[in-house]
Amino acid sequence: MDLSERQLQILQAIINDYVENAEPVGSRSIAKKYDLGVSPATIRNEMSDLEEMGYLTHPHTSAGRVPSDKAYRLYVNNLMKKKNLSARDKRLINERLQASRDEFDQTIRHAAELLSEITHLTSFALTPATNEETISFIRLLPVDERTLILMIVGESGNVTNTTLRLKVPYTQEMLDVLSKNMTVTYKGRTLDDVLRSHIIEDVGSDIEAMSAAMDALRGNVMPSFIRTLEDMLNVNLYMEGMTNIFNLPEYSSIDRARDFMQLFAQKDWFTQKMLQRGDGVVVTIGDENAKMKDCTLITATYHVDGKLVGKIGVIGPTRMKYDEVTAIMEYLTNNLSESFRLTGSSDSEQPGADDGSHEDDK
Amino acid sequence: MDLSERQLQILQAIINDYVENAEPVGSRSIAKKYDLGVSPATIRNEMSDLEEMGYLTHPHTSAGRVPSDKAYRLYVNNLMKKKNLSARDKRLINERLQASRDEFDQTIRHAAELLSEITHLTSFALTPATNEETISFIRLLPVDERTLILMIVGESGNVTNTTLRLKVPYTQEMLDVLSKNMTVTYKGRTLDDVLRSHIIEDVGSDIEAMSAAMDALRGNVMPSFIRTLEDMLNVNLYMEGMTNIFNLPEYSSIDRARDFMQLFAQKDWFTQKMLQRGDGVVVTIGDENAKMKDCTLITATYHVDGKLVGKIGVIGPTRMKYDEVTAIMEYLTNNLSESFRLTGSSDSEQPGADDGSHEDDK
DNA sequence: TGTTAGCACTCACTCATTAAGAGTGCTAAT
DNA sequence: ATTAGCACTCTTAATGAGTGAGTGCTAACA
Repeated sequence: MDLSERQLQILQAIINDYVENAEPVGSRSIAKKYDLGVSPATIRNEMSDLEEMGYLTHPHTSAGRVPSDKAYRLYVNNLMKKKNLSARDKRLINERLQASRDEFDQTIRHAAELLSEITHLTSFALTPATNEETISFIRLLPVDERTLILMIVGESGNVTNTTLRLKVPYTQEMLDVLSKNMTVTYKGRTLDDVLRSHIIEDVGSDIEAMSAAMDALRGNVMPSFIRTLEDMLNVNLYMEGMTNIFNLPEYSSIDRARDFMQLFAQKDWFTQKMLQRGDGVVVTIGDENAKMKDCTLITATYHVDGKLVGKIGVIGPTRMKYDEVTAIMEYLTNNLSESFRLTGSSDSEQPGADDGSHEDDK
Repeated sequence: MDLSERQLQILQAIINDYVENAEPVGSRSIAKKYDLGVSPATIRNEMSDLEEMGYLTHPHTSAGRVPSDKAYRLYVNNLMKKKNLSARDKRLINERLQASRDEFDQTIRHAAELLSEITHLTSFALTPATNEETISFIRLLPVDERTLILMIVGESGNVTNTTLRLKVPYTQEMLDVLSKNMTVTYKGRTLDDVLRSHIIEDVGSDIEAMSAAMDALRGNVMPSFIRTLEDMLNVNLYMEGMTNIFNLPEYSSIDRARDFMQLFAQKDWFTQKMLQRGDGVVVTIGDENAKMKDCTLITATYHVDGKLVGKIGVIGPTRMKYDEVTAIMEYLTNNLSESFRLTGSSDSEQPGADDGSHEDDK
């Protein structure tokens, strides 16, 4: 049961209006603002049909219509036109993202900040999942007689370290041997793989001719090694612009605001949810989000070295400017991926720097 | 103009009652609940005097009295009795804090989490300020032909690193020389000191006989070195239990809640404010906090290796259980400091493990 | 002189009533 | 098929009475 051209126009108009004003929209105001060449009465009839089909709802009998999740879904899939970023937003992204390109977590956090600033919504960013990261080398560095630093370096420049205090003394030579030994054993394997295999069999026992002292050192180091690997797998979540939602009428009731805020108190749960989402720009609307029933979630992925994948996203009410937000996120993630192509390089060309070609500043 | 014994009793009673119920307290209910041996009329007279002296306020003529900031101040300074932690809270702290003692930031964050859980308020924790941290050694590690890792290690086991990509190739030997050279130059100096001196004079130019290649390498590394030092100085702020305030009647209006939340959106500002506060348990009430006029802020300090100083704190309405919260924070920070005496050791005795001696579980 | 009982008065809060306004849904005319 | 007209519904804001908690004052009391 397809929608007629006119019905689509009306639906589009209602969505536009509602996204703008956050108030149920009536037939008369549609007729006035959008020049559809029909009277309010006709529009009323169409609206009634649209409601029957589930695209609109009625807060109460004598109120205007409000788009349903289904309507937004239709809009996003079929009606929405690709929007060009305003020159201002492009400039903002280009400038602000460039500034902090060498510190990884910093950059991600900045990106989230920027995103919430531009969209006026709550945003978040996840550092890349490193399951697939492979180990490059392992190093043990002396600090004092009993303290040393364990350092694990991944192929993509990821570095994690722990300071550990031993119960047994060690020599520089012992550290060198163990470092080399561990590097030989684990080099080229993914973190996931190493962790899994370590649980099953006590890897590394293939090393022959180990002195008692070395054995003791090894016994001291291995638990830390495992813990550090686990630490390396951890993904960081940054949230920005939470208070933005206080400006939106849908969160003017304290209960709604509380519910919203509490979603993010469970950072771990939220992180898991986000990691499960698909690649590219993904939009889930209202009911499509198990919890968060009256939110829309838009996520997008960025790449590091074309391999590791991180996520960035915004959360807001289902009433949002889908065209703008998706456009921003696409641009932003492209930009991020480009920045992370060569970690730490600082003189590559800025991607998508086609400023001034199209312009539609608000 | 001192307060009479009876006035103090009445003030104390009003504070107790108000802290409990968050509602203006009237003369009659005081007379009934607290056995002061005087009639409501007498209490009314005293209350009137207390109001004149600025210890109480009137929301409106026909309402009960509410303690003023001045009253809370008096209470904290003179009236409040040291409270013993409930056995339950002690156990909670001992157990939960022990679990994650080797990862620094983790532990701090856990402590904040715990604090907000026990107090039902919003809490935060700052990692230690490292201005006074001294450099132990600097290491440069090769990753591939053009990529290397710069690692700075502080005396207290603090480690920070960056991955940097060079424009010039290098050899292992060059790295060794430069590492050693930098270590010799900076070892034993504080981060602050190094950063300051580096701005004034280009340190390290005293090194003679440097080849052109070494010079280039050095030129590539130094900016990262400075940036990494700055990074090392950065203090991390963790906030927990923000949504707890939604359960408090003082934040039942959306505006109050918004204002509260927005305080923490400016993380940098907040961090600065907190760093400026004194050592030990510090309580600032209402107006004493420039912004945050109707909050009370309680902070306490913990130590790392008896030297570096970090902060932990709670924020809530001026109406709070000062005795309990300060007791908890004292216990918690002692515990933390003890945990951090030997970073990374995992078999020291648990401090303050005198469970069961006093008990007043709620 | 300090304490207390009594009482008038104030003010917030609740609840019901009313009126206004926006918008629908139906019907009949075009 | 479209539209004008109109009754009907429901929300929202404003008004006002009634209620109750609590004060402040005064006069009596020990």
